[in-house]
Amino acid sequence: MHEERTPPFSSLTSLDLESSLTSMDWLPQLSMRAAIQKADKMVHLDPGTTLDQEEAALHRDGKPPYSYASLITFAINGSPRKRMTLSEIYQWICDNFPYYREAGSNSIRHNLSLNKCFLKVPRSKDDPGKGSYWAIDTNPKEDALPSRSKKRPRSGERLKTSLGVS
DNA sequence: AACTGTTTACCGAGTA
DNA sequence: TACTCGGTAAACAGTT
Repeated sequence: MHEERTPPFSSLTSLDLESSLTSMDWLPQLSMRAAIQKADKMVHLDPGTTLDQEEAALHRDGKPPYSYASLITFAINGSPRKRMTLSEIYQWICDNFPYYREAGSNSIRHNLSLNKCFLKVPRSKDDPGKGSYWAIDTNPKEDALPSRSKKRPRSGERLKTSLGVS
């Protein structure tokens, strides 16, 4: 059971923002926002990055400017235990970015297993259910090269099969 | 059977 | 222009 449907935004960034809104302290927040937007360009996204409501609201409709890796990171970091199942992640993304409702969880699954920065955390026996938890790798290995270092050579295998050549 | 996880393949946009 | 990167589809095996 999904006993703990985590609230979409348990991140404390907006609280921090409120309490530090004394003078021009909000300026760094803006650059932080820019940093988030640039996160996709970075080699690895800051593992502690969260998404705040304002930011999400800006992209409620239309395609958000985040990669799936960022979205997944936001979701996981927003959860109290810093881990989520696939379906929870998918749910979180759909809740916050309706754009992705149509997309299904295919790309999310793909990203989780492709991206080295996501760690699969097995369930304990007390906590049976479908799928493992996923967490952010806080200690990425240096030799964790991108799995797709080179373009694979093309081959017509799939075409053959889909054409049903006999 | 439905869901989850891994992998391969292909495409388009951006870039060196 | 070749390459990288993110996104998408799908085949397939394992799990519940």
